[in-house]
Amino acid sequence: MGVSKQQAAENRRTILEASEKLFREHGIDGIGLSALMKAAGFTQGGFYNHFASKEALAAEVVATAMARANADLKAAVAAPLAAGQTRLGRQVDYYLSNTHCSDVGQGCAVAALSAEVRRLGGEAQMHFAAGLREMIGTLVGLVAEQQPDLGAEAAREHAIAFYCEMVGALFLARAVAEADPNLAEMILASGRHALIHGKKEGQGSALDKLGPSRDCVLRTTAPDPG
Amino acid sequence: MGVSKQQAAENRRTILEASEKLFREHGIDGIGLSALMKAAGFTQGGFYNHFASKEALAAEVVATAMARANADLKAAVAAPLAAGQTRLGRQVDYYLSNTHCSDVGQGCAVAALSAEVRRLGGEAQMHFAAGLREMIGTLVGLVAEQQPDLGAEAAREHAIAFYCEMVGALFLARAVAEADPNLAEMILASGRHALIHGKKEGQGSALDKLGPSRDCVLRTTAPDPG
DNA sequence: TGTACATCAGTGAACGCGCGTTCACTGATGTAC
DNA sequence: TGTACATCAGTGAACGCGCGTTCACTGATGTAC
Repeated sequence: MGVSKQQAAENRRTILEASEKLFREHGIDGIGLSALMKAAGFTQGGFYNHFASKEALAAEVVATAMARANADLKAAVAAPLAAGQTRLGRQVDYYLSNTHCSDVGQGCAVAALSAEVRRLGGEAQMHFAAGLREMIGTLVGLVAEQQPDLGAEAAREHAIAFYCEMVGALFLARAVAEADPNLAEMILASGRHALIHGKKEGQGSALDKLGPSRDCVLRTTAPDPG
Repeated sequence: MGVSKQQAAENRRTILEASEKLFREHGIDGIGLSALMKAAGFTQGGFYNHFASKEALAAEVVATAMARANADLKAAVAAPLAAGQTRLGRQVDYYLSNTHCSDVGQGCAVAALSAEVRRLGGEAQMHFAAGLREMIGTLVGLVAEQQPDLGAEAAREHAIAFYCEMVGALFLARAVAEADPNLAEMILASGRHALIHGKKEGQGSALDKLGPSRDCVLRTTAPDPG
């Protein structure tokens, strides 16, 4: 229809954003190009003016999602702390919140895309791995800041374990959120409790002021199907 | 072709097993019924003699996979301990091993299927949630056995956090295993170290005898694409 | 126990459908003169 | 600055293909008598 270069670039960005959201929600195999283009406000045929293939789109989605995730994390880390907060504690509180759990379309790119990445091409996998390294690097900085007595290697291990715990809890909570919301909530609460109050004793009492995790009883049977 | 009832039941089991493996590897959307039946040694048309739909198959795959995972876990837990082992420590060692990391087709059903489950129907989701509850229950028992001073609620939280850490580490390691094996190895090692040597100080020194995690240096850039 | 027949797990072709991709075409943008 | 033309992001129909599912058919199994 005749469109300026600036408009075309903007449209491209629109397609990327719509694709990221739908890839997160439905999986990459779970959504078609026609639906992606429609969600972005275009017709199917125009796709190949912007991307060489669906796989190329997926790779670029992974790259931009990881880049933004890293930028967001750095911005969040830089924000001023409220009284009694630590940077890691605040991060846990956000990451293992119900809000974050129920919004796969936005939120952590690692949790949303790590399942997809394994089946994508090398380019996507490398963008993902590089993004994850960067994210871990930022967390290492936080751990080192909070526990200055730790050696570099120990800080790295702490940061990675910390992140795995968050991702794992979010992932499992999301997997059962629909069928068993009580279990989901219990997983989130256990993660918050373990990461904030728990294991890293050296972190001190400041984190304790974030409040106890909610009381959750482990039911031994699943809720009624109905 | 005329087949005994016993043979038919066996064939059904074969289809289930082949489907589980291929669902784990390619995702449920990533593999077609034709390929599933072929892998099981049959032609496409016979599928509907055994299952009402692909979704019904998926639900049954989730149910049987979780059931077996729980049976396997209980069997592993019951096995006699070698000198210096703890039950939880042995479990970590297996779970965060390179062997387990590189074999998505077998191994932990939770790590392999949790990403799929969110997009499946309610039946599959409930089987998954119930299976996960059972698994957590077993782990609560191990935690309580190892740290008898812990209250019931604290044991539950420890067990859940413990499991999330294992799943998260396995998941992320698998996501980067191909593009960045060093990072994958580092994630596994950090998980092993954190879960065995780390946070739960009360566990004592027996676990320390499982050996140090491998030395891994966090590279700040991704390896060369070539 | 033998015979006649119903059952039903298997085959393989076919169904409609949506997929990823290609294509001819449109017309405003952007450029050359 | 004005005119002529190339560019290229957009449209929408079409391509072949594999998907999930259906179907008519086969023939050994299992049952009724």
